[in-house]
Amino acid sequence: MSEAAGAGGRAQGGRDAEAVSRFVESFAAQLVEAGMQRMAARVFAALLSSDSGAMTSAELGEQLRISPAAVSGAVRYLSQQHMVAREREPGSRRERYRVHSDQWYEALTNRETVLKRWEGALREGVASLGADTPAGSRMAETLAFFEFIEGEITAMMERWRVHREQVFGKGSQDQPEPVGAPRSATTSPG
Amino acid sequence: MSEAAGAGGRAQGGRDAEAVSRFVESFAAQLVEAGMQRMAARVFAALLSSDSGAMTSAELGEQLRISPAAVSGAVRYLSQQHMVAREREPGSRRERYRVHSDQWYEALTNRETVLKRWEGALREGVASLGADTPAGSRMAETLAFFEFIEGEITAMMERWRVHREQVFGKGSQDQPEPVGAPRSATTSPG
DNA sequence: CCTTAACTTCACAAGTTTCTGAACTGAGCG
DNA sequence: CGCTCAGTTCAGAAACTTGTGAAGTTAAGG
Repeated sequence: MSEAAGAGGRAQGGRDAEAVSRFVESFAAQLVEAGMQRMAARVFAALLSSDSGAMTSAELGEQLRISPAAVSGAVRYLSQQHMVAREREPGSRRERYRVHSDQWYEALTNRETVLKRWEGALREGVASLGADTPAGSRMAETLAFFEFIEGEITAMMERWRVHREQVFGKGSQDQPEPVGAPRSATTSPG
Repeated sequence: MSEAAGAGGRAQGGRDAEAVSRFVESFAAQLVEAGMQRMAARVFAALLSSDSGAMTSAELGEQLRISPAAVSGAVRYLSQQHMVAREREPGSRRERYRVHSDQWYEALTNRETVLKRWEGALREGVASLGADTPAGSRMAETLAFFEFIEGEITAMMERWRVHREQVFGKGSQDQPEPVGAPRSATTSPG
């Protein structure tokens, strides 16, 4: 095991398939625990651990050993959540799913949608129980908390962008993968 | 609806049971959507909407129409998450479950635990794929993002405490319910 | 010391979610 | 103009989660 934790993996594409799989499954498991659908979590983790940051449906299905239907469902969920973008390669029927590094940070913190709904429910609660009641005032405070958080998140993301640029020194570009370069061992066109 | 949105409920305890129930169910529904267990969400919402901020197992079971077993499970979950505190009234076998206003804000943002686990998984990923690979560097950036967020959350909660004190003008005390006052219509001791 | 009552735990049943196979739709290519 | 292949949708089977009933455990009170 002197290679790189690889007991034989390292396809010619340059990566240890076994190590990738280990990461994918363990990271996906954490995401699942946090409430994400299992297949969506696995697909997302796979994309995150791919060198180019993008994979086709077929590649995903093959790597994760799941049916095209499962890929389809997972991808639909992820793009609804704005965690992946779909691209169509011109001149090919295949579609690629990509993690836009930037985009998905935002998506992750855009649990704002969730916050908004909580706020709505709380507002109703305050209104119907009366702001003068102890329970009403507690809920009003909770509501204020969420409103506060919401504003904070926006500012926080702004600070992150600055911080990232300082540390990683990059703007909003992804890995600009050289088009046409063999990316995977299974590049078998036709 | 000149009272307080009360269309007839208002038990002698002072609250409109119907309005409370409406809030409990709708707020719980939002929490469930965000990933919380159904019963835990309902119990938490019930506590949040109670005037004293505390209820016994029996009260919870009665209001929510669920079995003692369900209450037990929900309460176990909530106290593991530090979202409620358990108190034992001296001289009674009954236990009370309370939302410490302060405490549960912290708990909610202490998804830090979750963050920590994500970070762990990412660190392994970076290590096994190699920080020099494109995928490794993407994961390293993601890791940095989480670490950044973690620090931010701490600071944010600090600002919230200040903000709350300014707006609501209170420290860390809860509703200091007068002990012995009739809290509910169903105060039937014995 | 024994009784009683509150809470917990366990096994089972019900309900829900979820993944697969198969048929369908639509776009590129001959 | 039609063929072919990539992706989607739908229905059903399987697996998992979750709430209930009943027995068990601990602690208050006579």
